[in-house]
Amino acid sequence: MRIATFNINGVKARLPALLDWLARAEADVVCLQEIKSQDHTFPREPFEDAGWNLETHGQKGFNGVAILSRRPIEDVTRGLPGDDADEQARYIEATISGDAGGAIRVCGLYLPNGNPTPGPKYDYKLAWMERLRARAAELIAGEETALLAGDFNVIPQPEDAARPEAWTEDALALPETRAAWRRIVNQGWTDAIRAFHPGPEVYTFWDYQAGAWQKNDGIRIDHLLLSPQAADRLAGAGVDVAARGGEKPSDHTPAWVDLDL
DNA sequence: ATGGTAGAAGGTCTA
Repeated sequence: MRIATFNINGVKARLPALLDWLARAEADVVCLQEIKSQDHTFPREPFEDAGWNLETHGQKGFNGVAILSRRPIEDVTRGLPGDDADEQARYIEATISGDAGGAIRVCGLYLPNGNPTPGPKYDYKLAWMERLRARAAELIAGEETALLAGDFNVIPQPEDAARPEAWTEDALALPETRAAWRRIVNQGWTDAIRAFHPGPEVYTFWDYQAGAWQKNDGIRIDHLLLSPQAADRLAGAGVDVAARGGEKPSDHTPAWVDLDL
Protein backbone atom coordinates (compact mmCIF):
# COMPACT_ATOMS: atom_id res chain seq x y z
CA MET A 1 0.00 0.00 0.00
CA ARG A 2 1.44 3.35 -1.06
CA ILE A 3 0.47 6.39 1.04
CA ALA A 4 1.50 9.87 -0.06
CA THR A 5 1.29 13.37 1.39
CA PHE A 6 1.01 16.45 -0.80
CA ASN A 7 0.53 20.10 0.16
CA ILE A 8 -1.23 21.24 -3.01
CA ASN A 9 -1.61 24.98 -2.17
CA GLY A 10 -5.18 25.28 -3.42
CA VAL A 11 -7.15 22.37 -4.89
CA LYS A 12 -8.93 24.46 -7.51
CA ALA A 13 -5.76 26.07 -8.83
CA ARG A 14 -4.00 22.69 -8.75
CA LEU A 15 -6.72 20.58 -10.36
CA PRO A 16 -4.92 19.72 -13.65
CA ALA A 17 -1.53 19.19 -12.02
CA LEU A 18 -3.00 17.13 -9.17
CA LEU A 19 -5.11 14.87 -11.42
CA ASP A 20 -2.11 14.32 -13.67
CA TRP A 21 0.07 13.41 -10.71
CA LEU A 22 -2.59 11.08 -9.27
CA ALA A 23 -2.79 9.25 -12.60
CA ARG A 24 0.95 8.59 -12.52
CA ALA A 25 1.81 8.17 -8.84
CA GLU A 26 0.32 4.72 -8.16
CA ALA A 27 -0.73 5.86 -4.71
CA ASP A 28 -3.50 4.07 -2.81
CA VAL A 29 -4.01 6.85 -0.25
CA VAL A 30 -3.16 10.55 -0.50
CA CYS A 31 -3.24 13.08 2.33
CA LEU A 32 -3.78 16.59 0.96
CA GLN A 33 -3.03 19.85 2.76
CA GLU A 34 -3.93 23.46 1.99
CA ILE A 35 -6.99 22.55 -0.07
CA LYS A 36 -8.13 26.17 0.54
CA SER A 37 -11.73 25.12 0.05
CA GLN A 38 -14.80 24.62 2.14
CA ASP A 39 -16.26 21.10 2.15
CA HIS A 40 -19.16 22.14 -0.10
CA THR A 41 -16.96 23.95 -2.63
CA PHE A 42 -14.36 21.17 -2.98
CA PRO A 43 -14.41 19.93 -6.61
CA ARG A 44 -15.32 16.33 -5.79
CA GLU A 45 -16.43 15.14 -9.22
CA PRO A 46 -13.08 14.91 -11.05
CA PHE A 47 -11.66 12.84 -8.19
CA GLU A 48 -14.68 10.59 -7.86
CA ASP A 49 -14.75 10.14 -11.65
CA ALA A 50 -11.12 8.99 -11.41
CA GLY A 51 -12.08 6.35 -8.85
CA TRP A 52 -11.16 8.05 -5.56
CA ASN A 53 -13.04 8.00 -2.30
CA LEU A 54 -12.76 11.40 -0.68
CA GLU A 55 -13.11 12.92 2.80
CA THR A 56 -12.50 16.61 3.37
CA HIS A 57 -12.07 18.94 6.34
CA GLY A 58 -12.04 22.41 4.87
CA GLN A 59 -12.59 26.05 5.71
CA LYS A 60 -12.95 29.31 3.81
CA GLY A 61 -9.89 30.86 2.22
CA PHE A 62 -6.98 28.93 3.62
CA ASN A 63 -5.85 25.74 5.41
CA GLY A 64 -7.97 22.63 4.86
CA VAL A 65 -7.01 18.94 4.65
CA ALA A 66 -8.41 15.91 2.82
CA ILE A 67 -7.84 12.19 2.35
CA LEU A 68 -8.16 10.43 -1.00
CA SER A 69 -8.26 6.64 -1.06
CA ARG A 70 -8.78 3.87 -3.59
CA ARG A 71 -10.26 1.71 -0.84
CA PRO A 72 -13.05 2.78 1.54
CA ILE A 73 -12.28 5.48 4.13
CA GLU A 74 -13.60 4.44 7.54
CA ASP A 75 -14.05 5.94 11.03
CA VAL A 76 -13.25 9.51 9.96
CA THR A 77 -12.59 12.14 12.62
CA ARG A 78 -12.02 15.82 11.88
CA GLY A 79 -9.97 18.27 13.93
CA LEU A 80 -7.06 17.76 16.34
CA PRO A 81 -8.30 16.98 19.88
CA GLY A 82 -7.43 19.21 22.79
CA ASP A 83 -8.97 22.62 22.01
CA ASP A 84 -12.67 22.89 21.16
CA ALA A 85 -12.21 26.61 20.37
CA ASP A 86 -9.73 25.91 17.57
CA GLU A 87 -11.56 26.56 14.29
CA GLN A 88 -8.64 26.05 11.90
CA ALA A 89 -9.07 23.00 9.63
CA ARG A 90 -5.71 21.29 9.91
CA TYR A 91 -6.27 17.65 10.90
CA ILE A 92 -8.17 14.57 9.73
CA GLU A 93 -7.92 10.91 10.73
CA ALA A 94 -9.29 7.79 9.10
CA THR A 95 -8.75 4.04 8.96
CA ILE A 96 -7.96 2.38 5.64
CA SER A 97 -7.53 -1.32 4.93
CA GLY A 98 -4.89 -2.84 2.68
CA ASP A 99 -5.11 -5.68 0.20
CA ALA A 100 -3.18 -8.03 2.49
CA GLY A 101 -5.70 -7.87 5.34
CA GLY A 102 -4.03 -5.20 7.45
CA ALA A 103 -5.29 -1.71 8.22
CA ILE A 104 -3.72 1.60 9.19
CA ARG A 105 -4.84 4.70 11.06
CA VAL A 106 -3.91 7.60 8.75
CA CYS A 107 -3.53 11.03 10.37
CA GLY A 108 -3.34 13.82 7.79
CA LEU A 109 -2.08 17.09 9.23
CA TYR A 110 -1.20 20.66 8.31
CA LEU A 111 0.84 21.98 11.20
CA PRO A 112 0.77 25.78 11.67
CA ASN A 113 3.59 27.79 10.07
CA GLY A 114 4.05 29.93 13.17
CA ASN A 115 5.67 33.01 11.68
CA PRO A 116 6.27 35.72 12.66
CA THR A 117 8.12 34.95 15.87
CA PRO A 118 7.70 35.73 18.61
CA GLY A 119 3.97 36.31 18.68
CA PRO A 120 0.52 34.71 18.84
CA LYS A 121 1.03 32.65 15.69
CA TYR A 122 4.13 31.02 17.13
CA ASP A 123 2.33 30.43 20.43
CA TYR A 124 -0.46 28.73 18.45
CA LYS A 125 2.07 26.55 16.62
CA LEU A 126 3.70 25.34 19.84
CA ALA A 127 0.31 24.70 21.46
CA TRP A 128 -0.79 22.75 18.37
CA MET A 129 2.39 20.65 18.51
CA GLU A 130 1.69 19.85 22.15
CA ARG A 131 -1.82 18.70 21.21
CA LEU A 132 -0.35 16.57 18.40
CA ARG A 133 2.14 15.09 20.86
CA ALA A 134 -0.74 14.07 23.13
CA ARG A 135 -2.69 12.44 20.28
CA ALA A 136 0.47 10.72 18.99
CA ALA A 137 1.11 9.34 22.50
CA GLU A 138 -2.36 7.76 22.51
CA LEU A 139 -1.64 6.02 19.21
CA ILE A 140 1.69 4.73 20.53
CA ALA A 141 0.15 3.57 23.81
CA GLY A 142 -2.57 1.75 21.88
CA GLU A 143 0.07 -0.02 19.77
CA GLU A 144 -1.76 1.18 16.68
CA THR A 145 -0.53 0.70 13.14
CA ALA A 146 -0.52 4.45 12.49
CA LEU A 147 0.92 7.11 10.21
CA LEU A 148 1.28 10.85 10.82
CA ALA A 149 1.55 12.40 7.36
CA GLY A 150 1.54 15.97 6.19
CA ASP A 151 3.10 19.39 6.10
CA PHE A 152 4.68 19.65 9.55
CA ASN A 153 6.22 23.08 8.90
CA VAL A 154 9.28 21.78 10.76
CA ILE A 155 12.85 21.63 9.44
CA PRO A 156 14.07 18.90 11.80
CA GLN A 157 17.83 19.42 11.43
CA PRO A 158 20.23 21.78 9.61
CA GLU A 159 20.81 19.20 6.86
CA ASP A 160 17.11 19.45 6.01
CA ALA A 161 17.71 22.89 4.45
CA ALA A 162 19.90 23.96 1.53
CA ARG A 163 20.76 27.15 3.44
CA PRO A 164 20.29 26.33 7.13
CA GLU A 165 21.65 29.73 8.15
CA ALA A 166 18.67 31.40 6.46
CA TRP A 167 16.21 29.65 8.81
CA THR A 168 17.80 30.00 12.25
CA GLU A 169 15.30 32.70 13.36
CA ASP A 170 12.34 31.12 11.56
CA ALA A 171 9.39 29.37 13.20
CA LEU A 172 10.17 26.29 11.08
CA ALA A 173 13.59 25.78 12.65
CA LEU A 174 13.77 27.54 16.03
CA PRO A 175 15.13 25.38 18.88
CA GLU A 176 11.69 25.26 20.56
CA THR A 177 10.15 23.98 17.30
CA ARG A 178 12.78 21.29 16.92
CA ALA A 179 12.44 20.27 20.56
CA ALA A 180 8.67 19.88 20.12
CA TRP A 181 9.29 17.77 17.00
CA ARG A 182 11.74 15.53 18.87
CA ARG A 183 9.28 15.08 21.74
CA ILE A 184 6.91 13.51 19.21
CA VAL A 185 9.44 11.48 17.20
CA ASN A 186 11.12 10.17 20.34
CA GLN A 187 7.89 8.50 21.44
CA GLY A 188 8.89 5.84 18.93
CA TRP A 189 7.96 7.23 15.50
CA THR A 190 10.07 6.49 12.41
CA ASP A 191 10.85 9.36 10.01
CA ALA A 192 10.29 7.26 6.87
CA ILE A 193 12.00 9.56 4.39
CA ARG A 194 15.15 9.73 6.49
CA ALA A 195 15.10 5.95 6.96
CA PHE A 196 15.56 5.52 3.20
CA HIS A 197 17.30 8.78 2.28
CA PRO A 198 19.88 9.68 4.94
CA GLY A 199 21.91 11.97 2.70
CA PRO A 200 21.76 15.75 2.09
CA GLU A 201 19.59 17.63 -0.42
CA VAL A 202 16.35 15.79 0.32
CA TYR A 203 13.73 18.55 0.13
CA THR A 204 9.94 18.79 -0.24
CA PHE A 205 9.40 22.58 -0.50
CA TRP A 206 10.90 25.30 -2.66
CA ASP A 207 9.57 28.86 -2.38
CA TYR A 208 7.97 30.38 -5.46
CA GLN A 209 10.19 33.43 -4.95
CA ALA A 210 13.79 34.24 -5.80
CA GLY A 211 14.28 31.23 -8.08
CA ALA A 212 14.41 28.82 -5.16
CA TRP A 213 13.47 25.80 -7.31
CA GLN A 214 16.02 26.61 -10.02
CA LYS A 215 18.72 26.94 -7.35
CA ASN A 216 17.51 23.86 -5.43
CA ASP A 217 17.16 26.14 -2.42
CA GLY A 218 14.77 23.77 -0.68
CA ILE A 219 13.72 22.57 2.76
CA ARG A 220 12.33 19.25 4.03
CA ILE A 221 9.12 20.00 5.93
CA ASP A 222 6.66 17.36 4.66
CA HIS A 223 7.05 14.21 6.73
CA LEU A 224 5.70 10.68 7.18
CA LEU A 225 6.04 9.33 10.73
CA LEU A 226 5.33 5.64 11.33
CA SER A 227 4.36 4.01 14.61
CA PRO A 228 6.44 0.92 15.48
CA GLN A 229 3.70 -1.37 14.18
CA ALA A 230 3.62 0.55 10.89
CA ALA A 231 7.41 0.74 10.67
CA ASP A 232 7.50 -3.07 10.84
CA ARG A 233 5.67 -2.99 7.48
CA LEU A 234 7.82 -0.29 5.87
CA ALA A 235 9.08 -1.32 2.43
CA GLY A 236 10.12 1.99 0.87
CA ALA A 237 9.83 5.77 0.96
CA GLY A 238 10.65 8.67 -1.29
CA VAL A 239 10.08 12.21 -2.49
CA ASP A 240 8.59 12.82 -5.95
CA VAL A 241 10.79 15.78 -6.80
CA ALA A 242 9.69 15.91 -10.45
CA ALA A 243 6.22 17.16 -9.53
CA ARG A 244 7.71 20.49 -8.40
CA GLY A 245 9.02 21.11 -11.93
CA GLY A 246 5.69 20.59 -13.71
CA GLU A 247 3.18 23.03 -15.15
CA LYS A 248 1.67 25.46 -12.59
CA PRO A 249 3.09 23.48 -9.66
CA SER A 250 2.49 23.66 -5.92
CA ASP A 251 5.45 25.01 -3.95
CA HIS A 252 5.55 21.58 -2.23
CA THR A 253 6.19 18.20 -3.83
CA PRO A 254 4.74 14.84 -2.72
CA ALA A 255 6.41 12.38 -0.36
CA TRP A 256 5.33 8.76 0.06
CA VAL A 257 5.78 5.43 1.85
CA ASP A 258 5.20 1.85 0.75
CA LEU A 259 3.79 -0.41 3.47
CA ASP A 260 3.10 -4.15 3.36
CA LEU A 261 -0.49 -4.08 4.59
C1' DA B 1 14.96 46.88 5.46
C1' DT B 2 12.52 45.66 1.41
C1' DG B 3 10.49 42.95 -2.00
C1' DG B 4 10.30 39.10 -4.44
C1' DT B 5 5.41 34.98 -5.78
C1' DA B 6 1.12 32.53 -5.26
C1' DG B 7 -3.92 31.39 -3.85
C1' DA B 8 -8.69 32.37 -2.35
C1' DA B 9 -11.03 36.04 -2.69
C1' DG B 10 -13.09 40.11 -4.53
C1' DG B 11 -10.88 42.59 1.64
C1' DT B 12 -6.48 41.67 2.65
C1' DC B 13 -4.67 37.66 4.85
C1' DT B 14 -1.67 33.68 4.76
C1' DA B 15 2.40 31.51 3.62
